[in-house]
Amino acid sequence: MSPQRSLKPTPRTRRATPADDGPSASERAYAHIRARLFDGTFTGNMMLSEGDIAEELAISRTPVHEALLRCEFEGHIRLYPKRGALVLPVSAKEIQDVLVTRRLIEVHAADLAAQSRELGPGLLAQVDTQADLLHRELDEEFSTADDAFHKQIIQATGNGLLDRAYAMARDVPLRVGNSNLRRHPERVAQLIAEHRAIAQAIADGDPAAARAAVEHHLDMAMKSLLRAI
Amino acid sequence: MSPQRSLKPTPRTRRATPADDGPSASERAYAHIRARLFDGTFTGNMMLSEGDIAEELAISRTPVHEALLRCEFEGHIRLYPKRGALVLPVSAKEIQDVLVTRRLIEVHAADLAAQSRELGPGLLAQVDTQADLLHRELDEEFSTADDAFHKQIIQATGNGLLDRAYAMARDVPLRVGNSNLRRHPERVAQLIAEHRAIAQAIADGDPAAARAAVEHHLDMAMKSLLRAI
DNA sequence: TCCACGTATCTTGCATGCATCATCCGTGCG
DNA sequence: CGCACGGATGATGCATGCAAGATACGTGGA
Repeated sequence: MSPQRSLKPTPRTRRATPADDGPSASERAYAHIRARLFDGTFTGNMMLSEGDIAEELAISRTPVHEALLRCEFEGHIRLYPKRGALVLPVSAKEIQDVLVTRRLIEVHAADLAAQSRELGPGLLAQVDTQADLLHRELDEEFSTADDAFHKQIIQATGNGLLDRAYAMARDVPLRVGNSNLRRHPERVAQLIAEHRAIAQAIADGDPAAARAAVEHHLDMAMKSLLRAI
Repeated sequence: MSPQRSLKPTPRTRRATPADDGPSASERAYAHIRARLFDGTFTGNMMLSEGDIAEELAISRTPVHEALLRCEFEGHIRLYPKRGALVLPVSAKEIQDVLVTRRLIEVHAADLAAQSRELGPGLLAQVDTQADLLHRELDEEFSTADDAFHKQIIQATGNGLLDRAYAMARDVPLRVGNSNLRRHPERVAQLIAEHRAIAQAIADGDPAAARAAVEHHLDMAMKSLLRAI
């Protein structure tokens, strides 16, 4: 009668055979949709169809459907039954909401990081890397480095839930910001300076300064993003 | 060449025919799994199989698979390819993480609510309802009312992202707490008193008191939950 | 006894097909 | 000319089927 086997707690991480088929079809569909969302191919109010995406990737609709479900959960699109997927436009309100949320999370994380000071040297080095990427005009890499900088501070909290919440909050700016940064290199230089202030406060073990630096950084980011849409 | 039609921005909310088929199979599967997670039928380290759940609900594996994906995203289970779904146990660490996250969110929301004071009367009334439910020993309804109380404060911020983050954070205590409350009615009485303090501070328009009341409430909740696992 | 190996069994990933629902559009009527 | 109606079209929800990966187990050999 029991429909589930009661326990089988041996999910060993090793695999007898690595059997690396690469990412699954579902993951490829998900990555593809996100990439289009971030590079601006899928813009606000656009209507997507599973079939078209499936055809493009030469896979069936099933994994595409799963990817769309996930994107809906993450707030990027909205699924209308039997009608299709509407790409939600990024509104000013949403950007404000995201930045408020990020502020709550990142201020908390930076405070903790400053208390331990461990991250300091690593973060300062990362800021140098960012400056280098700016000089070499490697936009894509810069965006990745920016992401890594913030993510590292969050992850140092060890709080997986915060991490997931942050991941959702970060996607929205990416939809606006990726194309935006390219057009405003002066903003990027400023952004790096703000990063440096955060890293320095953490390295100094000054939680109050770290909180203030993060708040300033996010304030500036919000203004920049609001100008961009 | 363009795989997507560029726009069809007419997702009218009205339906020509209501055509109320009730919830979709996928939603039913999702609700079913969550219910089992919360009522303790699906306990930590248990291994679930799509086929069994599908059979139980008399639907196919497809919608069950979608529901499991969503549960994985919400952090309740982990999917092992070709092996099944492992129900993740709720650890003390996770409870702490969740309460830290909730504290960030709810303190912020309570502060805002106290600034506007609008929610005050409604919240105080809700607390009275909770006391009534306690006296009548309606555990299920009480849990729902508790959820509604917190959710209302969050939703008043109008920040959809915070709302979603809170929803994820709230699920974890539900897996521990539903069965726990039943066994500790004295904790419930205390909990209601804490709710009343929060509601009163908001009604008084005292943000500092509201923040403090929320922090106290969540501290107590954490202790209670940690004792429960 | 203990380990290696081949096979049966279980489970999932995904392709495919069908039924249904929403939308679009042409036609006929007032 | 405007509008209602009906079929064509396109989209999804979900059932089903197949192939492949993972595990369990029985058997044979050292």
